[in-house]
Amino acid sequence: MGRHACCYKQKLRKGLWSPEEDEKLVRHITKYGHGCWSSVPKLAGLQRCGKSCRLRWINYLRPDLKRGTFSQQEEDLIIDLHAALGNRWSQIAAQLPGRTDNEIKNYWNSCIKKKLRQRGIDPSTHKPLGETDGREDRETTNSEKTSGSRNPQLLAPASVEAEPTPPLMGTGVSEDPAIPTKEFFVDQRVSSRHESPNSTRYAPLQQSNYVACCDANGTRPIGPPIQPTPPLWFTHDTRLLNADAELCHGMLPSVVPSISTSILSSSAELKPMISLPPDSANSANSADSSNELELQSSGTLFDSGIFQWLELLPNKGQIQFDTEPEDLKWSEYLNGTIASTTSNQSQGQSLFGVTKEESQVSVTGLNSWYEEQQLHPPDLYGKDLHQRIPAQPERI
DNA sequence: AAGAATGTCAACCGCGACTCT
DNA sequence: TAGAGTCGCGGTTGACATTCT
Repeated sequence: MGRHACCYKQKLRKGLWSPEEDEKLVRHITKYGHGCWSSVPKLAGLQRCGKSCRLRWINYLRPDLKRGTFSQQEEDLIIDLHAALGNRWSQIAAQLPGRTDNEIKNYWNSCIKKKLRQRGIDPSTHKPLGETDGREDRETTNSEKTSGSRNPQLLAPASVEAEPTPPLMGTGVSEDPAIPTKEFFVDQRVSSRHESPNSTRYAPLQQSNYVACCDANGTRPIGPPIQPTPPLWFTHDTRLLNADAELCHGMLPSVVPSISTSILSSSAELKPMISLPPDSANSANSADSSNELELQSSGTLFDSGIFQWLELLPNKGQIQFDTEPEDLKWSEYLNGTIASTTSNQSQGQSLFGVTKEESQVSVTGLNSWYEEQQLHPPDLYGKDLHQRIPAQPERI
């Protein structure tokens, strides 16, 4: 247990990843997909265990990751979801496209908990601190372990306790149309809590850009209308997502939960950065897609040839630098972190002495990886998402 | 300017669940 | 059915960055 079995068999590297390792991993996955993670390091020529490769890919290298500061909408959503789900970070992350469970967990522990306490709210119970009898620091003991319990029955919020407890599908989309979805519970909880005088800035999820895509039957879209032809989005520091193209057409089934569209498209931080090439976005509905796929990258890496997305891309000539290449930062490139030059965040690793100056680059293509996604849908979000796919209602 | 304190986040660890033989 | 291999999750750690004194 614990350390992956393969880690014992050979001397494997640990710790931070070098650009070379990242390059190898990205190249391999982009070209072949990850397949069996345990075989990835061998095939990719890495002295890492498969587990480490998986983690690196999921948390850092995936081109669809959104990095950078969380928007207010995202923060609200995390709080709402945490109130309903507890420390089930993977399920919370499933509602925040482009965010990883690790990222959300870190953000929760470093920021949100503090904010909630400052507002007099126990981050573990989401109740006023007075009611929790000063137990706010014990969230990893009873309350949080309970709320984060894998027993779905413990997750049912008080406001719906009288209801029969349905299986809480990780996807939030019940396979049984008659069974209320997780969103249903979340919304119920939030709505009811919204009436509490002690609640702080809690709004119904719909108001916080959380759009439950289905009604209680899981069949009919509800919530604000969704843009018919939404742009592909990256945040200021990120990578793409065409929220709807992928959501509705299965372009990136493993990375875009069904609920996410409104968050992406409404976030003030978001700006269009990318659009998929028509051959990678399912042609079924990509009429409005341009042929450009914008990614951002680090000129440092480009210059050094360490990490060349370009080689994966059909139209290399469309790379655009907003700043001088030497100002680019490799980790930002790897992150996809963007990079608006006005961004004041200092995200990303500052390893290997690379400058922190941020910039952005747009790239066209990245077909290989996406095609691979279609051929071999990965498990980035695990079983839950696979369960979700067929259950996704047709939208738009 | 320097050291301490605090914050952030990538990565690891340990475990349970799942799959395959 | 049991056991091995693998995957995925949540908790935790530690390095690095930033802020404070």
